[in-house]
Amino acid sequence: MTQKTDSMTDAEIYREVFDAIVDGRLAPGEKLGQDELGKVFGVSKSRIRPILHRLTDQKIVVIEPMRGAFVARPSVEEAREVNTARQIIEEGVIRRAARSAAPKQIKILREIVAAEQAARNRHDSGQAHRLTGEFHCELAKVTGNDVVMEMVRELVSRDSLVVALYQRPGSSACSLHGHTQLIDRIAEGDEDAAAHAMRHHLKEVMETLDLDGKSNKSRSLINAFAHLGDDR
Amino acid sequence: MTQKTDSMTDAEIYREVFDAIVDGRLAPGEKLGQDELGKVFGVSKSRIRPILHRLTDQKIVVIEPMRGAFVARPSVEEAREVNTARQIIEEGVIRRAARSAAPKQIKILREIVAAEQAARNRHDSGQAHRLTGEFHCELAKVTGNDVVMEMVRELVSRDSLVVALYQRPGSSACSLHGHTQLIDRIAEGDEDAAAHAMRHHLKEVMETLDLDGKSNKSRSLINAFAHLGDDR
DNA sequence: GATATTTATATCGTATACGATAAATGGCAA
DNA sequence: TTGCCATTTATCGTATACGATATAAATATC
Repeated sequence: MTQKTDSMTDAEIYREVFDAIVDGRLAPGEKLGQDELGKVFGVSKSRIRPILHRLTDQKIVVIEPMRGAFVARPSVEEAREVNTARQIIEEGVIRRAARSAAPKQIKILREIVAAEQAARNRHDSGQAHRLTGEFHCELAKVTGNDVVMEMVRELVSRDSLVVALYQRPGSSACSLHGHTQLIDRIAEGDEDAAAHAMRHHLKEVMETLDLDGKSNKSRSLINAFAHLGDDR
Repeated sequence: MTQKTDSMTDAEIYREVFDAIVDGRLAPGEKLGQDELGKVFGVSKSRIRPILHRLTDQKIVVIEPMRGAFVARPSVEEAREVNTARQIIEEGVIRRAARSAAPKQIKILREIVAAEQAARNRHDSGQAHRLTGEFHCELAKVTGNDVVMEMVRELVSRDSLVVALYQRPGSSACSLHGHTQLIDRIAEGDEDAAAHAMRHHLKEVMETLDLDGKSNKSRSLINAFAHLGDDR
């Protein structure tokens, strides 16, 4: 939990909102009122504004002029575009990883998959989803390049909105089998096979989605940030 | 530089500042005062601020707390990191391009190289540099994916700061030969060869830079007073 | 009774104001 | 002269204030 006495830094507030969106505690389409968020974090809206703009640049928030900010609701076309972008970028990533993977890094990847498995076994879909994203980020980390990692993180965060909007109930976005396959190909050092597996994996994710129906549920801001403390 | 008849829109102001930096009209390290920029564009600094923040997120501007905003001066490490990131991302890009290149798109690429050649023949280094960046963006455009194109654009813009800081006088960043080679490999549809050519090309660019000379600060000083003589 | 129009309210976007902090200036001592 | 400290100045970051616009409500009209 966080203290309420001293106001949080911009980076902390950003992180809170970002996580709330990516973790699904703020549903797509939900309104992000400046005054309301300001009250939640105990700051003025002048501090909230630039944070919303930053999230807008990352495409996980949209600002409609004179109407306000909302959690983005990526269209079907956008969902496809982000997925294609991931295919392109993460192909480069996994090829590099397959060339330069250290045993220690592979171990970390396997641990994440194990944690994913565990989370799914206890039906903690929230945590499972988070770890799924983290797997791909960690894969980018194998390249040792922070710039690339940030780009993958951005794509993954956008994808989490896609999943929130279009995932069929009961199905999981990333198959664990797919992840272990990726690791195996990397461990073998077969970059072509790894690249192929990655493209296949990402396409598979797309196929698990329901790009026609829509499920929209609204939740309150207070619930999303309940962990911060009650008195405000 | 530009007229300020009836206040410009935020996007226009952003574009002006962005282009000024990428085109080298604003040198790395130059101060970007809020009030000053506000006067230039005829708006209040409250409109300038978010633009500066956006440029900061793109890493072509740095904001030092309570000191102000400056055009970024990427370190040698950062220069290497951006270059590596380009190798990773643009490998994915060119592989995709090699798989799906349409003749019309290849024609566009060749036209850009021709324009590059022309600009260099008339010693318009500014335009030549701009077209060099545009070539890589257009290459990303071949994938038909705007998300990827934006990412490449961001990397290219950061690289232009690196070039401004570390390029050896008289040498050009991207060899025209390298670009034509990339196009040829794409036209042949040989994705492995294309990927190899891209990595080679980007590494070559790095080698034309003077990275292990002095630190950036003294470097610029030496350049500034080069006419005084070497010993002092 | 339903639709159109007017009024009211809430929220956004921008400008302005003000306290806080760093650079610049000037004076003083060595 | 050179180095150091106090004061001044300038600029930043945040809060507040205010006009503008969209949504909601209420009234009028058909």
